[in-house]
Amino acid sequence: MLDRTDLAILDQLGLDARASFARIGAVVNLSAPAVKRRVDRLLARGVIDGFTVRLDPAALGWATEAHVEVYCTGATRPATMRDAFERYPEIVTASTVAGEADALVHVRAHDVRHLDAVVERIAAEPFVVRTRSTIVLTPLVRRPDTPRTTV
Amino acid sequence: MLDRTDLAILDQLGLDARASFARIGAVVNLSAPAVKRRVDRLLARGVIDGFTVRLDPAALGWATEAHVEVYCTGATRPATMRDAFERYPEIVTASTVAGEADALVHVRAHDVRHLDAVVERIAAEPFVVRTRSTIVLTPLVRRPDTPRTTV
DNA sequence: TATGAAACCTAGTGGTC
DNA sequence: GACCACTAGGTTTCATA
Repeated sequence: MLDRTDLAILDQLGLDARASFARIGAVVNLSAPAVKRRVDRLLARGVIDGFTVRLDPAALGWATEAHVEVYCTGATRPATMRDAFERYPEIVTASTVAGEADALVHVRAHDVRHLDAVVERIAAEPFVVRTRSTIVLTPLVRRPDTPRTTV
Repeated sequence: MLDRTDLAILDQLGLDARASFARIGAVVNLSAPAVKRRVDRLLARGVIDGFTVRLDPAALGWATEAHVEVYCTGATRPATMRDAFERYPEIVTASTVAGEADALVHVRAHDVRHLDAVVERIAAEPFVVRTRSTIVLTPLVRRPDTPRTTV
């Protein structure tokens, strides 16, 4: 499967996805072509989903953040929720959950007014019974979405 | 500040952070050096925080996910929470929130048993009164952490 | 099957207009 | 911001273990 060299490469790409294969190779004790081949393989296998930029939300005007618990009617299908949620550019992540609420949605907005408008639009979706919002005060920890796997 | 060309560049980097400046330039109608200068400027200004790899958590064995509301004693300082939460590799994000709970923590674990152990450790922190966990069933939407800003 | 060395080609980078 | 020139990095080929 994945050996510790693969994990070390993922670790380096996590720190800087634009690092040259030669520089990554220097860290993981491999030549540039060898690193490239492993990265290509990780891409082909879907372990690596792609390369992105890490942006500062505040610098781009997305200063307000909230988590919205969504309570849905009867047996709303996940596909119905996804189709609805995908239309909101303000929704960063959404998932169905076990517990009181049916879905949990992470929303980013420009300000509280904007956030309020988005939550109202969500609450007005046909399958939504009610919502419960939790506004974020201060971010404490912000890490890559997948924890580092140490071997 | 940021013009629509900058935003278009950020958009392209979001799709593929390893794309060549020339290819990005072809999309945003700019020469490669011009794109590089803008990216350098966005990095210097902190709008771009860095470049990372997007990984498939499941492929790396992080199949279980939960959101944990943390209720703290009296006036626990955010710094105290951060110091504690940062020691958990399983914690992806954490923030203080307004509402019933004091903090909201996003946890990734290998399986339910692992998740349970992590939540118990969090609950045992000296400043924690109680926790309330919401386990994720199915991810519906998963987008870049900062929404696209259309101008 | 995975690697390293070399060759070749493409991209990054700094200077100039 | 474009163009040019130079350097660095990506990518393929090939030989090897």
